[in-house]
Parts: sequence; structure tokens; C-alpha cells
Amino acid sequence: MAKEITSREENYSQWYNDIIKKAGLAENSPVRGCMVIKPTGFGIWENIKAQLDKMFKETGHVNAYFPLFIPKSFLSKEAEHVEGFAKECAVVTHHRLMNNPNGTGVVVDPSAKLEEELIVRPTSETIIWNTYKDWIKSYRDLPLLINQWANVVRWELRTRPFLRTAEFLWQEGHTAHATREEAIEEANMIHELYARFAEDYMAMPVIKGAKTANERFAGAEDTLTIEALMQDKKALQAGTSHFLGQNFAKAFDVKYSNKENKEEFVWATSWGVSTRLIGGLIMTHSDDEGLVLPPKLAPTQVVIVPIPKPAPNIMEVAEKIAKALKDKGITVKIDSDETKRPGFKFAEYEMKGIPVRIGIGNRDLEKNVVEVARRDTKEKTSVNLDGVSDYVVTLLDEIQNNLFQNALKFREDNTTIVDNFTDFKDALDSKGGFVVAHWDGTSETELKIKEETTATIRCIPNDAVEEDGKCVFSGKPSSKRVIFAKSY
RNA sequence: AGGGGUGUAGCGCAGUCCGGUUAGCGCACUUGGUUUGGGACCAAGGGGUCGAAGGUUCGAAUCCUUUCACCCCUACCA
Repeated sequence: MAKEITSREENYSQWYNDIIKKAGLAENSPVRGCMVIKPTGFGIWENIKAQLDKMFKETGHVNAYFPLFIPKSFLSKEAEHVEGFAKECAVVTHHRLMNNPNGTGVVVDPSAKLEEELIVRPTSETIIWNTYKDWIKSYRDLPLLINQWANVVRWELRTRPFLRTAEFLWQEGHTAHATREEAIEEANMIHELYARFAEDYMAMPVIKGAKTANERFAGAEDTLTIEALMQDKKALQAGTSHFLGQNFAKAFDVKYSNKENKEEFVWATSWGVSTRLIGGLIMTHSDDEGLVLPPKLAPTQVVIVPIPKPAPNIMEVAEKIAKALKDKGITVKIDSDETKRPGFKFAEYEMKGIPVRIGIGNRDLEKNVVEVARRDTKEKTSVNLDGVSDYVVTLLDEIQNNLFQNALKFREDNTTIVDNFTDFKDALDSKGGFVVAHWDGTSETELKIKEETTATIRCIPNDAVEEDGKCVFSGKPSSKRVIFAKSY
């Protein structure tokens, strides 16, 4: 049978696109850079969302919703912020269409021009801070801990499904605090939360660290990031948490009265993860046979494939197993479609990344067993009927853990520590991955390295050890190593 | 943004150089039958403004002009 998925070795980008298509995650839409997220892809997002939402609520946040459209003037209130986003904003200029007077179709009605143009939110800081201005009067109103689940639009030139799309889904948290320390603590706490989510649920190991000034969010004082390494040895920024200082409070005049009745500007954070995580998920675990999903985020965790040979009780057994699994909180699908042969289904479900497949046929039932196959290693085991559900529960855990360990090993194997620029370039060219080196802390050096190698500083890791060293590029003194990589 | 490539049925493609009946093939789809432990087989069907617009011509998927979209590589990008 013909290979349906291009191998990673042959063409990594094509492999990525093939996975998305063949696993039914998403497809392109008539609008450039926008995609239709199909039920399977959206199912993954729903699981990501459900878990993160729970974690946000557990840490005291509440959800709200702010408008899609933002008055153009809002964006210009924070200088760096406008600089960061102005080039990629969709702008609404009119509010009405009319029949084309010279022919068929519709045209924009020139008489329906808006007084003030609206931009489609590329992120919501401005409209949210404009609102917070009215909500925050006293220290008693703080902290304000709000999250929203929304879509945003950034008019990107070059797009890739999930990784960089013109419209994407995300959550954005926006918090206001009385003190600098409290806001920094909030940004750190969310940073840790993101890392925990990435590792425990996505089975995607991440490096926690701070962005350099060059890579920081437009308008932030400090940007914290989780960085993951993809199978093509490129880094993916998977989630960011920003300490915004008082920049937005000052731009939107958000003040509160403290206990001494003195007016002060509030301190802010914002933080987000997006549907980009799905791209990260694909590129962390999947193989040349198709998608591989960590059990904790798989929309369907187990598929049961009955082999329809004369054995009257096969469906009965399948139903029984399905019920036992559902009782344990596992999502199960029974595929009883008799127009497709079992072999086809096996290949199909592997391509779709369903973590565990259970095959039930005559041969098994004679021995009172079923065949349990795991997607990650493709191993098959005969399991006694009585213990199937317990076995599967344990197996799902094991798969989740195995995926994480494999990804971690991959990252370790592709992390190189270097002490001079020759080795630095060599490591990037011959091996790729994370390159750990001393840096003198200047933007100038960072940009020069970027020019010469295209690699950027992904982050200054939280756990970097203090040590005396020399910048790999300039030779100037450095106190700790940072992570360089080519990135998405 | 530069370079390269591709647009013909839902998907993958042939046909285009050298214009000529009714535009083909594989997969998928529909119906019937035989099958079913790693991508089944037989038979009969349905499905196309040949990416779009304009032009040349008796005649255009094919030639010319314009345009749009997508893919790959390089660059850019939070």
C-alpha cells in the first residue's frame, strides 16, 4: 500500500502538512492564512482548554470576554506596543455593502465609512486596560485576575497551520496588582503553570526562562517563556507570561487609591497560549506513520476494532469493555463499520494517533483475551478479558510517560554546550537543536549572532548556574549561559 | 520579500510542447454481491464552468496577456 505520509527525513514541512491533513486536524480555508479546525483538531484544543481553564480557576482567575474590535486610537497609546503590532493588523473601515451598480456582486458602500476605523484585535491589552480604568478605583479592587478565551488576528505574510496562522484561538490573561512584587509573582506563577501543563499534559518538555530585550513582548518589562524543541531541531516558543510593569496603567491612566488614600498606578501582567500548542504537540511526538497523541489530550483515547468473523458475542464483549473503560473516565470509540476491513482500520487509527487500540476477534475470544496495541511503540499484547480496563488505564499512563521521556531524551541528545564561536556555528550547522553558550548580555551581540547564524536566544534559563565565563561571540565576561537555537 | 514549482472530479495525477469528436486514469463516493486477524475483490453507476478574466482562432485544458491561489527553499516575524 502506498505511503500516505511523506517521511520526516524526505521533507519535514511536507510531513507536518501531511499529518494535519491525514489525521483530519485542519484544512486550509478560502481565506489566506486562515484554517478550518476540524473536529479532531478542535477536540485536542477543547482538552487543552478544559485543563488550562481548570488550572486558571484553581489559581483564582475568572473568565470574561472583551470585544473583537478595538478603536484604532487605542492601539497607539502605548508606544512600544503599537510598534510591535501595527504592521500586522486587520482594519475595518466600512460597515455596509451594496449591490454593484455596474454589474454583478456586491461592493463596499462608500457612504458607510466608519468615523473611526476599528482594528481586529491582535491581542487585547488596549481594550482591556481601557476597561480596567473604570473598574479599578481602590486597593480593594485588586488584584484583578481575568482571563479570556478568544480568537485574535495577526496579518502574517508567511503562515503555517497551527504554528502561525492569520487568525488563531488562544487565551489571554490580564491581571492588575497593587505592587510590583505581586505582579512579578503572578507572571512567575503562570509561567510555572504553563510549564507544568506542557510537561504533564502535552508530554512536551520545556525550558523555562526569560526573553532577552530583543525577543520581549511589545510593551513588556519582562517576558517569561517556555521553549520546546521540535523534531527538526528547531525551537518553539510555546507560551509566554509578561510582566508589564506600569506601562499600560500609565498609557490608560489606571490608578487606585492605596490604604493611605494616595493614588498609584497599578502593576500588570498578561499571558497566553494559543492553538500553536497543537503544532508543538504534533512536532514533538508524531512519527512517519502519522499523528501520535499523548493520552491526556487525545479526544479519543481508545478505539475498539471488532473483527467481524462468525462469533456472535464479539459486539457484546466490545460493549462491555467500552463500558468498563468509560466508567474509569476513558474516552472510547467502537468502530463497528463492517464496510471497512480491520487492516484498514488499524492503519487509519495509527495515522490518527489514537493512543490505544483494542482488537477483538474469534481467536482472542477462544482464549478469553483481547489484543491491545499501543500507538507510541506499536507493541501488541494479549490481555485477559477480566483485566482489560485496568490494563488500559495503566497503559495510558505508561504511554503518557513514555512520550515525555522520549521527548526529553531527544532534547538532551540535541543540546550542546559550547565555549567558542567555531564550536557554536559547528553545533548549529551539523547538529541543530539547543546550543548553550555564554553571552555578554548585549542586544548588539545577540543581533550579530543572529545575522551570522540565524539563531536567536530562546531564553535565559531560570536554572542557569552562575559561573564565570566569556561571551562566545565577543569574549566579554558573562555570568551564565543562555539557550540559542533556530526557531519557528 | 526573493527564487523554484503547481493549479484538470473530494484526493492524487495524465493530457498542454505540436489547438481538432463526447476531457481521461487511480483512489474515494453510490448500488448489489462475495469478503473481513495489517490498507479486500467483482460488477454496475454518479460526479468536471480544465484556478479566474480577457484575447487569438472556424475551433482553446492546450497558444498569448493579465490576475488569483497554494506548495517548497531562502529571508523576515514576539
